[in-house]
Amino acid sequence: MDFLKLEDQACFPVYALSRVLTAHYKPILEGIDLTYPQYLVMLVLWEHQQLSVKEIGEKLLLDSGTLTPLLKKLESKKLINRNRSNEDERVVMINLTAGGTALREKAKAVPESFKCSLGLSIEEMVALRDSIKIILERTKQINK
Amino acid sequence: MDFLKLEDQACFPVYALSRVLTAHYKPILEGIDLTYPQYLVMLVLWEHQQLSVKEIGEKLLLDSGTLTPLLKKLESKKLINRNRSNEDERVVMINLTAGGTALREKAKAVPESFKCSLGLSIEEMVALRDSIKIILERTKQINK
DNA sequence: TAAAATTAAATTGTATACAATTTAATTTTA
DNA sequence: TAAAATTAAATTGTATACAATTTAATTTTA
Repeated sequence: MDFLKLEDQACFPVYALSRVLTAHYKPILEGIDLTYPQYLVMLVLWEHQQLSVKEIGEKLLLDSGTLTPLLKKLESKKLINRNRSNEDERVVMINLTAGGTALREKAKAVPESFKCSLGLSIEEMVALRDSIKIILERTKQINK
Repeated sequence: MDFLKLEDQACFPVYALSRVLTAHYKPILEGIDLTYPQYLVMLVLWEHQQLSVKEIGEKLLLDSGTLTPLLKKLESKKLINRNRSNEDERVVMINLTAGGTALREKAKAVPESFKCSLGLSIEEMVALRDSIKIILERTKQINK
């Protein structure tokens, strides 16, 4: 096998699929005025209410260089608040505003719309998700 | 299942894995002074010698907004030439320079280095690649 | 065949990503 | 406990991505 052929690359399909999936999210997320990375931040906040920038970064594998401007954007949309922690002034805590919490109701339709847009069955998506998650966990470990 | 949990998202693991894999490529590709998207362009050119911007875009699922600056960068590194086609002046043909062709020899070590960096077996990588490629083909179709 | 439509790149503007550095705060250690 | 090391965000700079628009060339159609 010639590993310098695009056809045989393992990384390219992942890279391309990531962009294809994000493109499928785009028109759906426009309905709630979020980009895909912004949606991911909202997802983890809907789950946890309050998280530091670092904790969000750990969950999404993003650093402050990416998150700081993104969080400022969510703040300007009045979906979150950013406050320095009193216990540790280095830490910036992110909280949902009432509007941010309320957005969850609208967002509930997103996964179903996404599924329809993609045209994959639930079973296929779950299979994809689980196989990728195994690889992701493995490669995250190695990276440390 | 609550599809608004990060844990249950299908797209996030793909998005995260794509970035993890690209991060693994980074130190390896620095040895030949290429970014990952630049490496992909070189891969398709090593396979095809000459392609239009549009053809490269079709293979990599990238548009001219992404490719034009990237190709200008590869041109400034003297790896490729960009020339308007004589038959159709709208088309810009991309050719490898001697240096671009020669780089392939150095790049031959990249896939093996990548495999080692990742710590996955060939079998695991092939399985990942093939399962993702199936999904990618399906979702590309739907998008049209 | 001339106007309309289409096509290929390039450009413009916005939004990530991320390495490297900086800043300020906190923790560790000699 | 004061200096050194570490940590969390923010900042700076570079490199994608991609939608929307523009420009120039080509093709289609009335």
